[in-house]
Amino acid sequence: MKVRPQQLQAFLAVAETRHFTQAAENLGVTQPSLSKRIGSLESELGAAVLTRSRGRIELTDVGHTLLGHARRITAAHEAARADIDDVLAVRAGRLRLGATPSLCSWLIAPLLVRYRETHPGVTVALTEGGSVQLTERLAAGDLDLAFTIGDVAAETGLAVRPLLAEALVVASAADLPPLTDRDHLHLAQVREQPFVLPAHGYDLRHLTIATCEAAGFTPASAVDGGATDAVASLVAAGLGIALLPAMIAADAPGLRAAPIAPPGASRTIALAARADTPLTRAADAFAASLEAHLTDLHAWGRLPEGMRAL
Amino acid sequence: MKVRPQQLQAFLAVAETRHFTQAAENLGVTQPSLSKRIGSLESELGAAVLTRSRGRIELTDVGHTLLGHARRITAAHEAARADIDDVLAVRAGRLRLGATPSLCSWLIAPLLVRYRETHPGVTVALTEGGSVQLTERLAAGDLDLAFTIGDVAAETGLAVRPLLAEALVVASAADLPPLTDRDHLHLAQVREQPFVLPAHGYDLRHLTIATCEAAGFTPASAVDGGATDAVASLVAAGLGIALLPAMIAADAPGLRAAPIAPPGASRTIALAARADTPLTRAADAFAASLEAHLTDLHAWGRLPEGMRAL
DNA sequence: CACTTTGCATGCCGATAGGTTATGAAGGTG
DNA sequence: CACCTTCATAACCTATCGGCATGCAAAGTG
Repeated sequence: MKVRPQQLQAFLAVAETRHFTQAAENLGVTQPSLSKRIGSLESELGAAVLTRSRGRIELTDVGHTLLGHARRITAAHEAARADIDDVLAVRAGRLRLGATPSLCSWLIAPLLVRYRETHPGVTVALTEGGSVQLTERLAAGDLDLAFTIGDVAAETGLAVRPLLAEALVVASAADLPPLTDRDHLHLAQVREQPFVLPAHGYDLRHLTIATCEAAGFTPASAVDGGATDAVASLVAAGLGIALLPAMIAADAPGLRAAPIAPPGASRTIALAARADTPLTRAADAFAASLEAHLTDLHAWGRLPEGMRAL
Repeated sequence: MKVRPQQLQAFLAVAETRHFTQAAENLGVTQPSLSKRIGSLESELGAAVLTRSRGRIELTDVGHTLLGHARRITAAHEAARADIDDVLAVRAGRLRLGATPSLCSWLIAPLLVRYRETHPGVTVALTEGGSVQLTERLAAGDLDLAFTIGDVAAETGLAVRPLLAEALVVASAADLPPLTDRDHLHLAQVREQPFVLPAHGYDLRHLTIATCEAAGFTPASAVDGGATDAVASLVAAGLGIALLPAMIAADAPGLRAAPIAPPGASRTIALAARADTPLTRAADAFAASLEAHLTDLHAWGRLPEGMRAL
């Protein structure tokens, strides 16, 4: 385990040309240098690999044995070089991305389209889950990047970059009378209304409670539990009202959305990564692609209703 | 093409243990040395392969890409080492042997049996042919060793080692009267007899003519041409007499063999190899085995009739 | 047959890589 | 807060490598 690539390279060059001087030229070194390379190779192997009978270079038995191995080894070196260069140029690699279900459709999908155009060699694995689960998997090293909701505790060793503030609206059933006749309402106006609360573990549950408490009351739960789209369905069925992200409320059928009076309420969409580990090239390129995408959206005024860049 | 095996070794050790100090111990070097190996590897690759966030060593994307290649390369190194060691110990290898047909049975066969017992890993390729053809193939590098008949011209760059002198006898048909009633005859006694001469290209033809001329006459040919066993058949049929090696005359049916009076005549069996190229280990071991075999034959008095060690 | 040419090996020197010891910085621990 | 662990860095030494000049042996040449 001391045979250097240059020694194998020298051996292969001589084995091919059967000529020291010529092989040295091909390698761009002087002939004595190449002689020494071969010499050191042979002393390390403990046997001659070439016969230098004047004017006739031949491989010894050991040389023949070495030849195939030397070819394989140098080929493996070159393959390694090529693969690494691909990774460095983000022509290859792996991106393990996490996102909450509510972000996958409108934000993630176009982002991935854009990303794959510029980096087609990267294989992308997308994991959906709640913010807590995502940050755990991030910290465990199962993910490279994750889109999270809310201000993730930075103490877990994560670097969190806020991206967007998405307005929360008060959702109610479309076939019931509006909660207000104004174009927005104060939360205090709905303090007596029964709420449909998302299940434990959903970011939106904590956000709803925290927002209401900031407005001076604790929301009464008509129904407690359910995923985000279940909450939307229950509200549409008239079982209660709920605070929902503007994008979700706009998409769900049978809902009426009432903006909250200034300063309003919002949830924060952020990009998280491990703080102690540098990003992979693929992840770094994705983050760059994301920045560019958001900048484009902002510049062209294409940010969805209720969305604000940070 | 500058990545040294030691660097890959260091990388693999750290990748396995996730621990510099421990990996350094496993490799039997100090920790700073291993750090420098990794450092130089990374600077040559142009990218980090490990993340050293205090107390947590991880592979980077480049590191993951390198890992498989590094394993393959080091495995290839070890395989090369093992193969070469096999060749050096003559546990593996190739032996390309040439011999004249007349030698294959009684000399070559037991030799190969003995050789394969001690060196079962060596693959032996046996080529039969005339001395001229064998020496040509030897000089061309198609053979490692060849058993030849007669004094092969040493000018062709061959090293020839005489092994045995095989007596020539005068062969005649068994159903004809003996050429002499003595237990041996002088060649001059058969100067008027018609000879069966082997074809051009056979060593025996030149040997016959030279031997007769040394006795003062040129043999008259009754039949001119044919392989050695054809000559034996023709002589047995009574078409003429011939000079034949003692071993062949003894084996062929229907022949009467008359020894030649002292100093007699003989052909030389020799072992030839290229002079400018060292023997392969397999060939060297075969030559040693041959010497031992001949020594044994001589010591035990088992040399065939008419055979004399040189 | 002397002379030149060819082709690889060798000796010497400067640069560099690799090793060891000692030391420093950073994070965890009693 | 002193101390330990762990990796990086510095200083130093040696081995090695590459280049230049040269040597030596064999083959070609006049």
